[in-house]
Amino acid sequence: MEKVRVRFAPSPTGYLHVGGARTALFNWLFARHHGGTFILRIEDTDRTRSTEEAIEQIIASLRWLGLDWDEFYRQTERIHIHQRYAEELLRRGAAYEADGAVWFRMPKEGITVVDDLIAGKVEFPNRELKDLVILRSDGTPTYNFACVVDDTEMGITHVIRGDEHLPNTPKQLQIYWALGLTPPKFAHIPLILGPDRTKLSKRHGAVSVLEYKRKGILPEAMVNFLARLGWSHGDQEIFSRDELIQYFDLAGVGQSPAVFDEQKLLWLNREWMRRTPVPELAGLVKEFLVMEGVASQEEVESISEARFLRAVELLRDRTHTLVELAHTARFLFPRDISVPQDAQDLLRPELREPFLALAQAIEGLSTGDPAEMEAAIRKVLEELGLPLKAVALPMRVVVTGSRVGPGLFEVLAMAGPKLVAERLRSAAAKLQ
RNA sequence: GGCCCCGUCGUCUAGCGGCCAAGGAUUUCGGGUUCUCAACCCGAAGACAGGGGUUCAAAUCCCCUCGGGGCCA
Repeated sequence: MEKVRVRFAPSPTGYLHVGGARTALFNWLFARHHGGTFILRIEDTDRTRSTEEAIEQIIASLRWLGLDWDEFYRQTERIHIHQRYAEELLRRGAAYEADGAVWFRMPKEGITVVDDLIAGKVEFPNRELKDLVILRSDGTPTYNFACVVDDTEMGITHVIRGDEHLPNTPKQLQIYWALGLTPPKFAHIPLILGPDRTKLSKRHGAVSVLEYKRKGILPEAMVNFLARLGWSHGDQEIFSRDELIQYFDLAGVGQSPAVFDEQKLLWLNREWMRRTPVPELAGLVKEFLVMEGVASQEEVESISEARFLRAVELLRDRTHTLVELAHTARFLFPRDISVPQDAQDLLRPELREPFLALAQAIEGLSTGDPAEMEAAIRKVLEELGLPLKAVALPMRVVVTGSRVGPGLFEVLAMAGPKLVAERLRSAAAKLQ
């Protein structure tokens, strides 16, 4: 096969949404799989709707997803090239001028066949094709025309884009042919739908890629999820970036639209949180702790690294996003811990004495070691003649503010002897 | 309205004429385990839109209907 060259060509009219991100991903994977070139082309000829801010957002989104490009273009910088091609069409008699604009003449009969790599051969009756403005009266090119010119000039071999462009394809083919050019191969990928089965859009909730970043989704999870929307490789669900590059091909892309299911994204995100090296994950959690206002920058910086790593390692199994993880780590910091409604019944008056005894024993501990914590607690319980079960959940609740979490001794060790003793005393004081 | 695309469990999908009385994942619900939750293990529920063909044989091929969607107006 000739050297693959593909492009992602967003219009900078807003944030990058997940549908666009998946198109970018498929192009990128195709390029990387075949050792080809991935081009980012900003289609900003519609100057009234394009903004610099949107361009920055798109770039930030692609960077976050880890989709790097080999070449970068802006359509507005290429207008003289579009105009040159329009002149060529005029010269060939394939276009004409009217009302100050340049029009492309479409055939009125016959059919145009699009031989699509995914949809197969699709026939369009030419009577449906209407003459097309290719240059507006102000000299700027229109979408279908600029697209053909740029794809040609950039040597694009495969146009991989959303299904909504399929009806544009016969028009573009006519332009290629009128110019005496060989068109690239086309691959139209099925759309991503919202839960109501219409094209995914803002009214379906979070659709911006950066919004998912803010929600604490890992780029690995997002990439994995997006890849599986419309593409599959047997029964495999979890794919690393390298595996995707290795396995991705157009043959694995399906023809039917896919509903964006956030629940599966969350499941994948937890899977990827578990697969991410703890130190790396911990670094991200620290950012979210501050962003979410769970702890201050100073508190985050001063926490014991070993204890924090251990906390992240254990806490990550119980949450689906970095935001959730950050919130469940709240008890690691010197903050008031309130007992949730569903745990009030655990705090019985007879716990007062045991709590005080435990506080005293734990207070004397030097480190945050789970085994040491366990030994101290069991000793006290033995003296009091109480089973662990009698105090386990209540202790957990007053120390962490939740009845769920990792092993009790682990959790207490994470909080450290000082905070545990303080919280036990404070709870005991309220038990009358 | 015209043209085009799509139609397997709620959702993502495997399946490309026989290996399918349809497999995996997720979700939901049970059970085991645990101080609790999660994880893990076991189990349950859950789909070939409908109707005609073609064929010895169809989820897989063809046609129609129905449903959904996209583009253009």
